[in-house]
Amino acid sequence: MAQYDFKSVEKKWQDIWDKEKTFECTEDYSKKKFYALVEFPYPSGAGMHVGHIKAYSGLEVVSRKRRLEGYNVLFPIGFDAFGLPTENYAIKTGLHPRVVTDNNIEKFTSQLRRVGFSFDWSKVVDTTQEDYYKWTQWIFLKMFDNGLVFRDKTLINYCPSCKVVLSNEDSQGGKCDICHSDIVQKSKDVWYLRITEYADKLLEGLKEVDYLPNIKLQQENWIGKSTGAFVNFSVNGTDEKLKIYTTRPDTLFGVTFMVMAPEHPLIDKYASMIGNMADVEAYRDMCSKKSAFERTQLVKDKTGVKLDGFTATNPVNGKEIPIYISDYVMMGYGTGAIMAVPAHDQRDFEFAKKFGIDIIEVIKGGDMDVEAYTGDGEMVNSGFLNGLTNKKDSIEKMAAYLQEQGIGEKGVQYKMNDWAFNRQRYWGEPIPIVHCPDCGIVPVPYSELPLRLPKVDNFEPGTDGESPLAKIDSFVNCSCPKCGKAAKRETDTMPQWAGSSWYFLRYIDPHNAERFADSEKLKYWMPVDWYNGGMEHVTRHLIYSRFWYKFLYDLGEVPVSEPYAKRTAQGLILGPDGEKMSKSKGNVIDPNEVVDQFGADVLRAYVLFMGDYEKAAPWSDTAVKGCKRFVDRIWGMTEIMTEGDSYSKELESIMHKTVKKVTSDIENLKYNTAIAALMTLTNEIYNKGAINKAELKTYITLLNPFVPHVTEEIWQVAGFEGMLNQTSWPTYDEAKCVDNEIEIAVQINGKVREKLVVAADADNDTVIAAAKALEKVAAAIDGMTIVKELYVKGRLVNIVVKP
RNA sequence: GCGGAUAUGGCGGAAUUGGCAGACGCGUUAGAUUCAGGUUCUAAUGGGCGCAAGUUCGUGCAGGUUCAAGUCCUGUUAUCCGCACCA
Repeated sequence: MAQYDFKSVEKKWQDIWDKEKTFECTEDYSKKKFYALVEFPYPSGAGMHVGHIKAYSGLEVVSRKRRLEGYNVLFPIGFDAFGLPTENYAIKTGLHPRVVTDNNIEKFTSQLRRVGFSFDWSKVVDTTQEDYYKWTQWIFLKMFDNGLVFRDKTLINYCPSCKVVLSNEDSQGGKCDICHSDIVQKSKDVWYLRITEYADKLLEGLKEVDYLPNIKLQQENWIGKSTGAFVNFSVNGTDEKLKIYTTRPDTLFGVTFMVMAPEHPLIDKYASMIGNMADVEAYRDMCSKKSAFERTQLVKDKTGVKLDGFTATNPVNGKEIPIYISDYVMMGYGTGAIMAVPAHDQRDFEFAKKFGIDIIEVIKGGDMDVEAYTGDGEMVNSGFLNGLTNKKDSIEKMAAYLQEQGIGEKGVQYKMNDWAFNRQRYWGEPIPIVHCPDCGIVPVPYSELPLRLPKVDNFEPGTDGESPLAKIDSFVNCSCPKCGKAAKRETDTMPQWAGSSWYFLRYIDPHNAERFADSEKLKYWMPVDWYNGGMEHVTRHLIYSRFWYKFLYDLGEVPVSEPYAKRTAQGLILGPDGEKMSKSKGNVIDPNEVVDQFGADVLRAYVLFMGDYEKAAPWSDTAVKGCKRFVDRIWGMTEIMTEGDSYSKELESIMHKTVKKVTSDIENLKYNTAIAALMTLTNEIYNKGAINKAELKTYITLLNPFVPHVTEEIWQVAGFEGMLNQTSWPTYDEAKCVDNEIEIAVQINGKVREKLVVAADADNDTVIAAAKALEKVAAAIDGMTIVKELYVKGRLVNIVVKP
C-alpha cells in the first residue's frame, strides 16, 4: 500500500482552511446556530499537553459534524493568561509577564493549529489584553454598584510562600492550591463578591440545564444549602443575645451547653466578665498554631475551654447552661456559635463526654452511653413536643413556637462562602477602586476603563502580603474621582477566576469597543449549547461563571438565565505508567512529538479511541500505532476505488448501520465506539476489496470529523466537487439497518448449544420448531420433558428441559 | 467520617440496558512478502481438559431473584476522586 505522506498533506489542508477562513462562523442569523465551548487553556511555558488535545477533540468532532448538518457553528478558542505561574516564571527569568504570555500564546497557537482543530481563529480572546480586561473591570464595577462587592476585615488564609491571600476554595485542607505549603490565618482587609446572594438562584438554575448528573450533584454539594432556624439565647448578666444556627430546632430541650468559635467577637466584648480570660487566650493561641495536619487528623479529639462566669439561658426551659469555646465550631459557618445537643449530635456528644456535661435524651431510640442518636423517634423530655414521632412535625412546631415567642426564626445556610476576590500579585486585572481619605471607597468611573496594569520592570511581591503595585507610586497616587483630592488606588488585583468567568460572552463579539458584546449577537448565540471541560472545574469555575452570568442576566445585559445549556467533562489521560502525568514523574506525553511521528489525524483519532471519553485512561505508545494503521488503511481506499453511484449490495446494510451508529455515538460522547464501528466498516470494505464512489463519499464524510486531513485529501483525489467539509452529513434508512436474516443462539437450559439462521420476522412457533429440528437440539431434548420454550425475537431460543 | 464513582482476557476497553461476554484496537504466536530490520498481508488468540468434534469454568468476593445476570437485589472487599468538625 502506498504510504500516506501526512506531513505535507496535513500542512496543505491547514493552510487552505486558514486561507479560505473555512471555519469562521457567519453572522447569518437566519441559520440555526450551535455554540460549542471548550475551556480555554492557561498558556503555560511547558506548552500543550495531550490532555488539552483530548479536551478539545470531543467538541471538535461535534462541531465538524454540526457544520455538515447545516448549522452555523461557533467553536472558539482563547487564552486564560493572567496568573501566578507566568508571574513566577517571569520573576525567575527576568522576562516581563507580558513577554512570557505572548511567547506562550504563540507556542500554544502553533500547536493547536498543527492538530487541525476547526476553531474560529478570528475570535481569539486573551484575558490579559486591555480591551478584554476593560470589561472584566466593567462587570466588577457593575457588581460594586449593585451591592455585590464588599470589604471586610477578617481572618484570611495567607500563604507565606506565595505571599498571597487565598480563598477558602484555593486553600483546601490548609494547603495552598498553588505551592502546597501550609496556610496561616491572618487578619486583613479583603474584597468579597457576595456570591451567597446568588446561592438559591444557582441551585434553582440547575433544574433547567442538561449537565451530567454527577456534575449537578457536585454543584449542589458545593453550594450546600441547609434549612433550619436561628435561635437567640440570652447571655446571663447582659442584654446580649447569643445567636446560633441549627438544623434541628426540635432538639432545643436537649441543649445542655453552648459552644462558640474561639474567634467569636462576644468573647472580646465581654472579656471583663470572663473569669479565665488567660486560659481563653492560651487556647486561642494554641488553635492558631495547630497545623492543618493536626486539625484534620485529630478530628475526634475535642478540645475547648469553659468560660467562667459567662453563661446562657435556654429560652425554652429557662435553664442556665455553660458556654465553651472550641475549634470544632468555626466562625465561617452559621453564626460562629452553636447550641450543643450531646444526645443527638456526635460532635457534641464527644465534647460532653470529655468535659463531663449532662446528656439529655429528647428523641427515643438510641443508647446514650454509646453514641449520639441521630435517627427518628418519639420526642421525650421536650415539653410541648413530647409524643411527636415525626421529625418534620416537631421541627415545624418548634419553629412556630420560636417565631411566636420572638426568640428565633426559620433560616437557611449555605456551605458556600462569599468569594474572596483579591490577590497581592502583579499579573492580574487591577481592581478599579480608589481609596479617598474623605470619600472612602470610590469606584473608578466607567469612562476611565480600562484601568491599565502599569508596565514596570519590578513586579516581585511586596513583603507582608502587599501587592507589587503598592510600590509603584505613579499607579498608587491619583485623585479621587468624586472630590478630586489626592487619593490612593487599590493595589490588589483580581484572582485568576475573574477573566474566565465571562470569556464565553466575549467570544461572541471579541472586537466590540462599545460593549462586552453586542446584544443582538448575544441573543442569537446564547446560551452555549454544549460546554466541555475538566471535572476539576465543575465546582469553582462553573459556579463562578454562572454567578457572573446570572448577575448580568438580572441587569438585563444577557438574554437567557443560564449560560450553559449542556455540560460534560472528559477524563484525564494518565501516563503510560497509569499515574497522573507530571513533569516530576517524567511520564508526560508531548502532543508535538506524536504529531511529528504519526501525524495530527492519528493523534486526534487515538485520544478519542483510547477509552471511554469521560473516564481516565493511560496513554499507550504501542496502541497509537493501531490508529496509525487505521489512518493508512483509510488512505489505502484510494487504490481500491471504483465507479458507482449507489451502495453495492454487499456493503449496503453495513453502510446504513455505521451511519446510524456514528451519528448517535458522537452525540453521546461515545467517540471510542464510533471509531470502532468505522474500523469495522474499513475491515469490511477491505474484505470486499473495492469501494465505489457512493460508498467512499459516505465513508470519508463519517470519518471527516475525526481525521479531517486524510479524508479531505481523499475527497480531492477521488475528484469530488469542492471541499469535503462543505458537503452534508450522511443519512441512513432505518429499514436498511435491519438484516433480513439473522443468526440466533439456541440454548438448552440456558446454555448455547447451536446456532440457527432465521428470517428476522419469523414468529415464535416457526423459530422454536426450527430449533427443535436441529440435530443436536433434538438429541438433547429426546426423552426429556420440556418445561418451557421461548424465543426472544432476534436474540435466542431457550428450551428448558428436565428428565 | 460523609458523598460520588469504578472493578470484565496479557493490556486499553465493548456488550442494543436482563438475552450468544470479550466488539474494536494493542500485544502475542504461526505463516507469507523482505538479504535483513521495519512495513504490509493471512490465520489463531479468556482459562482448564482433549489429537479432535467437543466439554467445562469464567465479568473483585459471598449469597439471592430469573428460563436467562457483567447488567437487578442483599452483604462484602479493594481502588480512585471530591468534601471534610457545615451545627
